[in-house]
Amino acid sequence: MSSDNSTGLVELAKRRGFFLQTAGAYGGVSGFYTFGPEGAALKRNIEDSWRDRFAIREGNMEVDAPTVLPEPVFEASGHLDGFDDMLVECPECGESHRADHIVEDRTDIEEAESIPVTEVEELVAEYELVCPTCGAGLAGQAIEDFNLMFETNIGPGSSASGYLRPETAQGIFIEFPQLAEYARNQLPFGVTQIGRAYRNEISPRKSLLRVREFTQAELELFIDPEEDEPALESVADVTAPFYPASDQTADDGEAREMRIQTVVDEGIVGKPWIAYYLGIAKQWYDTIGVDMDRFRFRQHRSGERAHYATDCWDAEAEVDGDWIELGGFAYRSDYDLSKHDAYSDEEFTVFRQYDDPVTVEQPTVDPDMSYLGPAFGDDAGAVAGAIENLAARNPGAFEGENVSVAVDDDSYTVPVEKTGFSVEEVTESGKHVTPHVVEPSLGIDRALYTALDHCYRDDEVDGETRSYLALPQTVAPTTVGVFPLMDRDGMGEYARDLATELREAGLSVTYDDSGAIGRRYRRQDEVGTPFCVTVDYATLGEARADADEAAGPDTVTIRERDSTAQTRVAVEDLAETLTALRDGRATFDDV
RNA sequence: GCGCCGUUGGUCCAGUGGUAGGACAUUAGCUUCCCAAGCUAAUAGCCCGGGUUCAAUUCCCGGACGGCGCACCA
Repeated sequence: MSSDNSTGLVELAKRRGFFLQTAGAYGGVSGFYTFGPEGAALKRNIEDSWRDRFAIREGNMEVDAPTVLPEPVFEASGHLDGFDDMLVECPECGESHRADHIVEDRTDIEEAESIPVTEVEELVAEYELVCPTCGAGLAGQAIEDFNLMFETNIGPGSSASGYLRPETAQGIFIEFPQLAEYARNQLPFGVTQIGRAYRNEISPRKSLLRVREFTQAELELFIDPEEDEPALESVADVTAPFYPASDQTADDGEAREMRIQTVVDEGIVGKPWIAYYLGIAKQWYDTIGVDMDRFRFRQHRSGERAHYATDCWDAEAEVDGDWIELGGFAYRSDYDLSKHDAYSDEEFTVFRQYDDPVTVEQPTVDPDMSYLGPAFGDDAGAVAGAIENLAARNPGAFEGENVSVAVDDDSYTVPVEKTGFSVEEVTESGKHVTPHVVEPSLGIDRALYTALDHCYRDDEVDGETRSYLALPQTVAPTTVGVFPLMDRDGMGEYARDLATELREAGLSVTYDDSGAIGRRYRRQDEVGTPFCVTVDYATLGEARADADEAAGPDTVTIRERDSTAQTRVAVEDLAETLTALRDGRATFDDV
């Protein structure tokens, strides 16, 4: 049924230059696609549209980080462990299973994911674990360690390992200290990036929807969780279908159309910042051609959330009868910045000044090491540390003559006068804050594919079927087709000059003088060109018996793609008219 | 990765143990004054490797790629 549509779309994509499988001349390679001329233009327009909405209009800044990053970055981010799958294949039935999951299910061991492969193999043998599908013993089966990241070496030799980034986000997080400086250490601020990311998928499928190299558009918004609130008013009345986790487990659960303000007020979306960007994203997907009747926001159920996310919503679209993920909206809290703060040499915080400095009493100690050393020998350093901790934790303990601290299993008693304990008044002008991260992360390729799928139409014109792409004029690869009615009597020259003129006015124009006019219209319909301009005899000022009354010299027809309706405009107004149509400042009916 | 099925001009298909045919598209010409018309001609193909055979696009084995199912999707 709907797979016919996807077959037709893939065929159209290849035939008309939207996208094709990479390296077909060499047998092809799974999971990689090359965008052809139409596809590259469409993709660029979608990216520009995203940039305009999520970066420029929101006042966020855009960066461009490398696709290769050194190994320590991914140790900190958790991708080296978390992105690792341990696959074990059953010798009897051939099914593959996650070995770490089997271990977790059948033993008391948790987080088997972080156990080295060789040890997991030993555990499988030790507990005599069996295949969940057929019950055959798995002992002795090799466990394949599969990391979804592409590994590479940086520089000669293999001294420095690097990985192709599995998401663009880390490229932003690791530069946070400098980016915060650019933002003058003022929260909130947002950093966007559009770029390629790579995942060595086990099984790429479904054309552009699951690939090994793809383009992400991400925004990392850094906020003070205690202070910053989104300007919800601007999207409060936007409505979208919401599909909360609780409804997904119900038998008759389905998405419900609700206002952004409502989902915030009722706590359906827990974080107002997430709700704010859901509202913006909904509007944006609409403008690039995603059908809002086949669109929803679905909340992740607790089991499917990523390692960093505390609340996560996906934008989903229905394509070929399946709901696919278009993007994720995650509240990442301070997970990423805290990790990089801990793993790197830099501080990943901003200093927030109080309106009025506060004075606090702060207990301090200055242990007398000339006493502790002789008294406790090798343990003296640990004892000093314990005293310091105690002072911070429980200053009251220093009120007597002696304090006792525990180091390992031993207890040590120290005279208070040797600890250098005192309570000082300290004036704090502010505090270091680790910002929380709000992350709208969108897949450009999936958005593009969905827009194509949702805009692919068939209808009938004068008894002939035609197929066309009802792409919004802002993202269509080409805005205007310019044709001479026939390439004779000077119409070709006039039309070519007109095409040049329109290009100079900043429009994306294609010129075509081959074959019959109807064929040329259909060609442009198929690649989604919203407007076609035709130069005819009336344009040249030649009176014709059947000329329509509006026709005059230096006028041309403009034909609209979806309705195939035509109207006549003066050539001198043409560039402005078309620009207005493209930018949505005018509709075809206004012309 | 596993299982089933498949792979023939740019696209969609037919077909054969003796290297292939159609439709659409493309190009050139004729025709045509607004929606894939017609006529003429041209361009262009058996996924890759090995085996069997006098001969393989066809049969067998392996691979690549694709579709579906399973698994996976941080």
